[in-house]
Amino acid sequence: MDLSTRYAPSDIEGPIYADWDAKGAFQPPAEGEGSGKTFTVAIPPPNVTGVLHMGHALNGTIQDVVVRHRRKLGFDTLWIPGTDHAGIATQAVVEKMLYQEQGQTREEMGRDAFLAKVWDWKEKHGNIILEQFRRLGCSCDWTRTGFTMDPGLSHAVRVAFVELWEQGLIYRGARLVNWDCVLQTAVSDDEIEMSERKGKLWHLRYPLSAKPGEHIVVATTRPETMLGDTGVAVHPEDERYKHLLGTTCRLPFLDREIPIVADDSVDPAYGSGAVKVTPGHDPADYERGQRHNLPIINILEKDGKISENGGPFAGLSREEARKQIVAGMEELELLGEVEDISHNVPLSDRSKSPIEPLVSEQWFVKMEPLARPAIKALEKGWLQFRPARWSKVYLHWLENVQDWCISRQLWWGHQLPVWYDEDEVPVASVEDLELGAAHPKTGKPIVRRDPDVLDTWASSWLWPLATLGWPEEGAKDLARFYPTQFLSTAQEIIYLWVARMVMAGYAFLPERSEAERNPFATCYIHATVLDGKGKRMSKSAGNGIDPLDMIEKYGADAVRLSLVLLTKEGQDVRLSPDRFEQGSRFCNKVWNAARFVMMNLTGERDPNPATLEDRWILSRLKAVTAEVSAALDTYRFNDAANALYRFVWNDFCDWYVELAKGRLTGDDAPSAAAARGVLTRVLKDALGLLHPFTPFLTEKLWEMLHGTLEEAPDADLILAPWPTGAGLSADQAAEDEMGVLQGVVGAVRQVRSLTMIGERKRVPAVIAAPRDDEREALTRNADAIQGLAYLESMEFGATAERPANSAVSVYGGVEVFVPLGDEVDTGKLKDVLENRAGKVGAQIQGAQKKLENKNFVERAEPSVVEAERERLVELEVELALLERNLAGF
RNA sequence: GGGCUAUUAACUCAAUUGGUAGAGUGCCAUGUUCACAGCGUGGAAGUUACUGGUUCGAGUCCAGUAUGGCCCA
Repeated sequence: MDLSTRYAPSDIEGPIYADWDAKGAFQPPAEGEGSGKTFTVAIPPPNVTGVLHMGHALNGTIQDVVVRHRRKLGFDTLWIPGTDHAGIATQAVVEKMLYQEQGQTREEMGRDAFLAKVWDWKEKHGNIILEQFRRLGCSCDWTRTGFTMDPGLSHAVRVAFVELWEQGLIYRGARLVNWDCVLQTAVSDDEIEMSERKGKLWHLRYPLSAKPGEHIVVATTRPETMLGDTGVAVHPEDERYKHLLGTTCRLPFLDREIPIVADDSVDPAYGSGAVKVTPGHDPADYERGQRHNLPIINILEKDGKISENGGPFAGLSREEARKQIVAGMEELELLGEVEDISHNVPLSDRSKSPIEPLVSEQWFVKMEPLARPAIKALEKGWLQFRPARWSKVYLHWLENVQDWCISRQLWWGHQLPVWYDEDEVPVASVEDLELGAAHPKTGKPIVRRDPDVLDTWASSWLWPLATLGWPEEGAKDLARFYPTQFLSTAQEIIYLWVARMVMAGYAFLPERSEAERNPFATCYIHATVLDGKGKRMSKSAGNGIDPLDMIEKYGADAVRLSLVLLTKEGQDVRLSPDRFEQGSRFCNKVWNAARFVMMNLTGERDPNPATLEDRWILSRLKAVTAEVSAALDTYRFNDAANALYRFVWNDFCDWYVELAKGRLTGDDAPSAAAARGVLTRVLKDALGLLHPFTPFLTEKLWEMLHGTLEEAPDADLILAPWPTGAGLSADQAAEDEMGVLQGVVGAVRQVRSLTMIGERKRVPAVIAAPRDDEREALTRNADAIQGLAYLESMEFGATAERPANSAVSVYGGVEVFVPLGDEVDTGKLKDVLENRAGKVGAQIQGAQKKLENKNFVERAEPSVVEAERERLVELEVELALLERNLAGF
């Protein structure tokens, strides 16, 4: 067998993945050919502009673990991949590129030419992130790869829009929207991040109309918006201003007379207690303006420059206008105090530029009717969050849901299927309406189509529906694979995406039962990946770890396993690059354990256990199989991975393989055959259990193992049935007996290490084991113990005289003596035994105190009291042995 | 301002309904013909953030305090 002693993932991952893909292993069986039980997962489609970050890697791993497990369990398993066209992000990337490369803006190019460029860019760069998911080993059905601007999805978007339109849930309104002056589009509340900035609070003095020379002072962080002021508001109970209510003041520069009104929302303690009201450019002022019938004046152009409503400041940028206004006010002696403050500035997620609230004409969806069934789905348990606490976040949003602004002033996206006649009467249509054609309602000619596009989420909320064929009549995939079972995603898109998908399920599948409309049974919110200092990983902060670098260095399996081992359900994880060592080392350990097995398979194999360790490891295998299965069934990935890690490393490698070595090379042929049989069984099952976590490594070893066995496997491991533990039995007696063996071996090793006898010197041992079962265990396993402990001889009895010049270790009630020469230093051993005696003594005190407490004895469960009594006896025996032997040093 | 979450060994994290606080990394010592030095063996290391409460018994439940992180307004 020619096998490297090191696992080299980079050599094998590519070919194995290509092989799976070529064999169609990622696709569910055709209808009628599988088990009929489906398991479906729809990937959260990453942006086409995206590159894989650690959050993706974690989420991809989680989904792939689930999908591979369910596939091996025999479900007709489908994982739908795809990407999101990501309107704003993608348009911004391409615009920037075109401007840098050709010096052209999109306006100069025109809409059609620009969109052609975006499509070019998408074809060229849009699959990078999906390629990266392949590198990670994700077993998506690539034949069903979706894109939110595919013809099918585009059609679905139109049908959904028209459906809502006909239900009267879509309306147009002049509303204050969050305007991104750089990208020149409205963005939703959910696409804004607040950023703490240093700024100033300017106090401005507005002259009172009726009292020349007197002023009312307002405080603002955005003096340039004064050009749009249509009022001043004070708190109704504020004594300073009561006498001014109902009067007016004059707005400097524009000489506009504006009323002073009373409004509860004003905080008398902030600034001067009087606030300027700019209904056109501030959400709170918009509300105030509504309450007091103040006019709305828009002073900004779409690009953020001051409009003609700004009088002398028209045409200036926001920043320049601010400077000139402050300077002008100072000149007029109307500038008061200027305070330095820090305040929260709303920034656009995409362009990072300050958001300007402004009034504009937008399309909205009424959300309240859509939210109701989404709330019910959770309350009925059709939808469950993991961890469950996210339910609250979901519910809170839905119960306070705001109407959804769905229009965006972009070019890249789904253009609104809305046309207008010459009277500007709009109509929505699934089919394109020709210009000049008759408006279906008014009969007048259609003169234009709405130029806006839909919010990106207006397509991704249909993702699980449309990727399965909705709204096509009789869509087979939809019937077979919807609803899906599992959605894994990040907490920040519970509102943006998760809640809306549930709404869409209820809005667009009226023919189904309520439970069958809900798009996914479980919504798993995965951990947030933080850097080593507890900060969120992000590109802008530059603290990210590139998963591709880690895959390059350690292999995809190591990255996957490390991530799963590190992330407890929903608990954020701090990650540093060296964390991937753990997965990497484990993969190497598995590789070498498998190598060992394969190098020793020549000869008969007997699947039946012949020895204690055979029965023990098979019993452990049964237990770990059950544990891993139960954990994966309930999405406890970390528990499953940890159980496997311990089983493979601590049970199989450290004990079973070590014990098997002697038998494989010994002359007891039946024992050797049993060892080979058990090694094979354990390795096969372990590979199956590990496969969801480390698919490449296990598939490769599966193939190599069958090569060595000269057996053709029934299936590649990816499709081979999940290990069930069939034919294995739990064997408590074997586990107990193995405990004695491990304890005695450990005691000898301790003596050896602490007295510096050396690892390679055979020593005699004398053992006092008072209990019958312990002596029986020693009798039956003398060879094994002598082998592992490297003994030259072993004597034992119920009692034993401590040999002269011997070191001793105590395992429970068992004393293990190792006679030494005079020259050996027992100082360290003595320290360790004293340390141990101290700890045992403390535990005895604790136990005694407990048992002397009447309340404990009377009120605690009898079994608990009994266990405590037994424990005390054992501890006392151990302490007595320790003390007796310490006295002999 | 409201909500969620966390605080356990030097570091990163576990601990299934309340019942003996564990692992990986790192550290110290030691060992390489016999799967793996990416390894083995042994060892050291914790007042479970703090203050109270409930309980026979609290890392775990309750209240409060402190400090971080996230979300919402």
